[in-house]
Amino acid sequence: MIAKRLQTTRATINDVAAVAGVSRGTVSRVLNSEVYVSDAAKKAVEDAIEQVGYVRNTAARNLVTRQSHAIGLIVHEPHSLFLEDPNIGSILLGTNSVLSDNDYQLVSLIIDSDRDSHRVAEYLTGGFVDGVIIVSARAHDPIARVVSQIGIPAAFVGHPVDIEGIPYVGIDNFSAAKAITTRLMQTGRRTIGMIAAGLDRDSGQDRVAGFTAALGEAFDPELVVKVPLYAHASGIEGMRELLARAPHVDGVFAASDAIAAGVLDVLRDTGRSVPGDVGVVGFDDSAWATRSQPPLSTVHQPAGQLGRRAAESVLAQIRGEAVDSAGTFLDTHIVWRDSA
Amino acid sequence: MIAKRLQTTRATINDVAAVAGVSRGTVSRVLNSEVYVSDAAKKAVEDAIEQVGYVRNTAARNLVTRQSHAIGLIVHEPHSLFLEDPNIGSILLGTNSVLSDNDYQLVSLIIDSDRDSHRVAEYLTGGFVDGVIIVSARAHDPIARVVSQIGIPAAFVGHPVDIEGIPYVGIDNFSAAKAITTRLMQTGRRTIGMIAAGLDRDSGQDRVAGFTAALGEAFDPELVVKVPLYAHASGIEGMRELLARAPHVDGVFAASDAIAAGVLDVLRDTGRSVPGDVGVVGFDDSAWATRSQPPLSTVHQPAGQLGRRAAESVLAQIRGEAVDSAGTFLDTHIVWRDSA
DNA sequence: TTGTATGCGTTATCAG
DNA sequence: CTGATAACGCATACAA
Repeated sequence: MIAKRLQTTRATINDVAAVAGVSRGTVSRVLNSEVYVSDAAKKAVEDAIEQVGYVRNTAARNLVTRQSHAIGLIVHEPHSLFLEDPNIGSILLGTNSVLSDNDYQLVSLIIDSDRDSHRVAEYLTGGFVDGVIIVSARAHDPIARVVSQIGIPAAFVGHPVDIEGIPYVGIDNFSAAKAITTRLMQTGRRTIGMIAAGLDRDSGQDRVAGFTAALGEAFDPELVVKVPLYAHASGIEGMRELLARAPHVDGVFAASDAIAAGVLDVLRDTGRSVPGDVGVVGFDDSAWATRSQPPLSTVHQPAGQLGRRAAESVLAQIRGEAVDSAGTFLDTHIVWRDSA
Repeated sequence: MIAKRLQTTRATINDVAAVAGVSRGTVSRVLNSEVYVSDAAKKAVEDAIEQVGYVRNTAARNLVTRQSHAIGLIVHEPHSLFLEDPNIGSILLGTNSVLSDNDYQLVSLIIDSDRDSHRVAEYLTGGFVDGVIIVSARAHDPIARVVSQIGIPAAFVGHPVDIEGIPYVGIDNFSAAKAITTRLMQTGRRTIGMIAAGLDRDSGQDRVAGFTAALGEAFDPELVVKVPLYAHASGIEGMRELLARAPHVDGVFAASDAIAAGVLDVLRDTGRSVPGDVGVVGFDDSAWATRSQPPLSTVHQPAGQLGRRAAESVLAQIRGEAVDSAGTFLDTHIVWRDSA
């Protein structure tokens, strides 16, 4: 079965006006349910709309109203990570829920290449969105630059270290990392290492800083292994390296649950028991944490709330309200399970 | 630090024209790098663009060119599932990659409520997108209806049972389910049950049908437990029910890896060994499959390819090419691991 | 209460 | 090669 689907030219306000026997102005008025329109005219227009199958061209409308009632959410993740990151879905849903309540359309834009980056930049300047939320931007992120330049209402979830003036909502990675590391120390571990990731954004850097602060005197830079991604594979790779550097390690703080899961795998393969020989803690409280054997002790992160707050900030800016450009932090808490 | 971010009114072609001392037409021509424009004029315009900080308003351009160079991807999943479904991310990335290559912007629209549904419908008719890809549509999906009505170029990934005339790309769920069930039977299992899900879409129904066909004479409807979602929690719930109905079951086909993971948990909790006492197989070959203990034997599904093909179909329709509205199926293959 | 005229920012079609 | 001028589809002051 072959079918050539052809774009039927759609009916316009003019068509409706003609059929209803009124002017375009009147049609427009009933469309926007304004006050001064007679019942007769209203009826006629509604019938005509039905008859010609009219649907308003919102793009045209936006051109004159100068707003699109749409907000972009930009996800800028390395390819593979996008699939693994447990927070993105929650952020997306949280954002969508507040935008939906306010009758704004969320459009997610994903950046997976330089080409994408340019196209998205053009999209943002094109008037398609009234505001933008940026997730997991990295240092020197070109999109963040563009957003900053064109002055469109925006908010970061997390934030790049080098952009000022755009509000952000995030968690206090430093304190959370410090807290869970301290907790790990309290279980009596002597030699604690860290698999650090995402050093090109604030989250990654702050977690290392928190870890360092918690250890204090006991801190040994040799024991922090740096890997590029918050991913399972990176956890395997990182833990192998850590073991090579310090075979007698008895505690590990992984920068994410996915990494921690990789750590667990290496530990099992090398015949070490968890939490018997080594205590392991993660970060995120994602599905990785509950699915691991043993389940991970980790930091719970309110991803959905992060998305909601970012959306609220953008909406407030659109309404012309003043917002705190210094950013807000949401609370995290430790979830203690069996891995440490 | 308080900052009131204000929308600076952006420069238009008129501004550029004024500064460059040429007409709007000429500016437009250099913008679209057309042939007939003198070097002098070109230089003047480029300088002016730089000077006034002009960026083209694509929305206005679309109004006249009647195309947006954007394609919508609609994800219609129940809230929780959205976070767990391993295929969505891959489909997204696959779609984005071909659209990106063709200079189209992918905008993802998520539907999480009736309100979303209406808003998205309006968005589609608003001229913001030239085409649309719909993932995981269900029977009687209102969005699918709207898409069908307005005749916008579209493609389904998977497809609802009740919509005709829109091309789709999917996998042969029936054959795949039949194949892996047969394979499971060949391991010597006698009493094989199934945890079925997603019965409101073709994938769910076809997997049950394949299972049924493989069993033939041995099929017992009592051993098919129906759950609503392709989710981990549904797997737990479903397996408990199956065990209640048939404690002596020695083989299980789970409609998804997430479900299979739940099945594994219940089996472990009830003291049954896998694959010793019970053989378990899943579907998807997602992260669940490799992370489970033991790793799952499952059906590999080319999610990324699904997205790519759907995008190609929509692009072809936009170019006015004829497309096969009957749909195309991509190959799946069995990945045999340790769970059966 | 309704119609008319004008403009939103571009592109496209003309003459010139 | 370039400059007017007319759309694109809609909203909106203003007039009636």
